[in-house]
Amino acid sequence: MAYSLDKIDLQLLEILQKDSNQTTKRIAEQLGMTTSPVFERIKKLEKEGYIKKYVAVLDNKKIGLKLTVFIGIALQGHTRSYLEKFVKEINNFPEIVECHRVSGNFDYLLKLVVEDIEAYETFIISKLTLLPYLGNVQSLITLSTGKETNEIDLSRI
Amino acid sequence: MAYSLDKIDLQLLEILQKDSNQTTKRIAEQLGMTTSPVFERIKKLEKEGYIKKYVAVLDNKKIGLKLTVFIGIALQGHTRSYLEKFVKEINNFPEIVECHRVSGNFDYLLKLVVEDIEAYETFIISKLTLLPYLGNVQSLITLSTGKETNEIDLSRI
DNA sequence: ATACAATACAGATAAATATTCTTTTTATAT
DNA sequence: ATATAAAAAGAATATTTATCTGTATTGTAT
Repeated sequence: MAYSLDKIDLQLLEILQKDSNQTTKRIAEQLGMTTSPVFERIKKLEKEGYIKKYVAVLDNKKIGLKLTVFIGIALQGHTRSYLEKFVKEINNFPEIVECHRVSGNFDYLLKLVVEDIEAYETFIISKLTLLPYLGNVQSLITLSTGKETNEIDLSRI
Repeated sequence: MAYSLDKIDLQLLEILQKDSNQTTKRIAEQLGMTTSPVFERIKKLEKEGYIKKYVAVLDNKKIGLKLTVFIGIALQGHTRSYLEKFVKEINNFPEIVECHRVSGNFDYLLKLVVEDIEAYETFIISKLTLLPYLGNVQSLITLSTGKETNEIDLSRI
């Protein structure tokens, strides 16, 4: 049977989502426990795949990537082989950080992170519009971002 | 003058973006260096704010949050105080992981992570539609996700 | 209710790692 | 070429991780 998460596991995940570079001791203190069971739980969560990986979160703006753009795309054809090809092509573009197949007024929603408006235009002209069967394409240029996180609220689980 | 990143810093950021739970020794090996300069560079990148934090990336689906939805929202009024209030309200909803002010056919683009279609509907009915001055609202329900990462390609910097 | 088994916990310890300090090398400007 | 500054290497120390052992708790069957 599948391993299921208890309250402590969820608390632990919340803690690690916010900051994964804490010592087991400090995490244990927050949970009111000692290190060994906490350590074992973390290892279990990693092994079972609840924790996929640990990563550094960078400041994109500081690095020079100042612009986030969302692009809704409707395709004119919907054959399976074409959809697969489309996703494959899209995934090779380094500007694209997300690519979702969606239902609604578009077929795909892309999220792009680029230097600036110029880099965005270059992407559109020299990459996106070269793809065949493009239908309606609509960009939403981010002006400011109120919230942007991977952190999932687990209190509702 | 502002600290600027050299090739080694960028390589280091790429490595830490992919996996931050490596020993300094292993990272140093990948860079062909010894641990101490690598350690110092990491501390510098943290201190200067290029690295914002370290986090655990969870498997949302496994945890029970199976649905991602994007919602484009146009408002009917655009007074400053109202926009501020709108963002504030939105940020309090735990379902919302991203909230961007955008230009284009909408004023805001939200990204939601919820259990399922039912939880999505509950959000719309009992949270979103209670906000005043809502105009056009359009949801894009994710069917499948081809790519979803924070990892920024730094080779182009 | 009681005994038994299974699981989780606390505390202690050895091994590994992070961190600091000193010395050496490399790069740069005069 | 030489002096200076910056970065890297090497070595020593402080922390932390990971493991082990014994104890407590929880669940289950009688």
